[in-house]
Amino acid sequence: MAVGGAFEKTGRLEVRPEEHAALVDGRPLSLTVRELQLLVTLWSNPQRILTREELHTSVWGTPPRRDDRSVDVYVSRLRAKLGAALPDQKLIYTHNGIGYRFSPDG
Amino acid sequence: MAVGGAFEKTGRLEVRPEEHAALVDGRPLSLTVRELQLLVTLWSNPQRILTREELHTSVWGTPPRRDDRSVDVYVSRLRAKLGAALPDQKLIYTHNGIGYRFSPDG
DNA sequence: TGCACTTGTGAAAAACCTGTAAACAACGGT
DNA sequence: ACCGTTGTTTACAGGTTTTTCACAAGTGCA
Repeated sequence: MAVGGAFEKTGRLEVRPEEHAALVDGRPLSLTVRELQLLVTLWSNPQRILTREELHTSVWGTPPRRDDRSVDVYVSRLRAKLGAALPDQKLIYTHNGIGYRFSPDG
Repeated sequence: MAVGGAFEKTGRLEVRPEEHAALVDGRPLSLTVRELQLLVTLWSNPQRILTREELHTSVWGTPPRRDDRSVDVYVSRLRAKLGAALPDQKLIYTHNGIGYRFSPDG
């Protein structure tokens, strides 16, 4: 496969759940456990809208309590770190009233 | 099965209630929760005339109050978004004095 | 055609939801 | 005990959706 050419636009983010790691261009992001769990959950379900319930259950192990905002707070932190490493890529999309979706493309 | 030919005219709209999504040609429409609920209700009952009462009850959970126009307002918004994505297809038909009907074909 | 009634739709107001900083708590290491 | 780090909760600004309203446009019938 061609490598030299213009510039790679994909594959910049690698997620390795077994290694508890997420890399951008080969350099590890420093994510906390929760941030990584959240990223892994989203990344494992690309293009799919995940509800807050699903996300909370996957990351915290239990469904969220009423008015729990932790998913939002962690999405915000994750976006900040991903955004710092990949300034020009939008990866996590909000679906108002439902939850979030991870999409490497649009 | 033939694939190349002229152009597909059907199957352009997909509705996936479990995934909180509606797609046209594979691309997600950005519908609000109410808009999606309304579309799902109509789409689940193709060719059938649904009264405002039925639609309101299905989407809002309660029958409409006297002079409630919310069903009409949301039908209008839904038509606008569907029309933008599928300019040449009429999907939602009005039945004066009764309600609306969803028909992928005529 | 004229009238009464119904529907379509833009826009304002109200309600609701999300983004994010900051306060606070818990914990491990020194 | 103090410090740095992570996790949890709260508060508030800003954004989006829902609701409501008003009027234009359409429909059907005498």
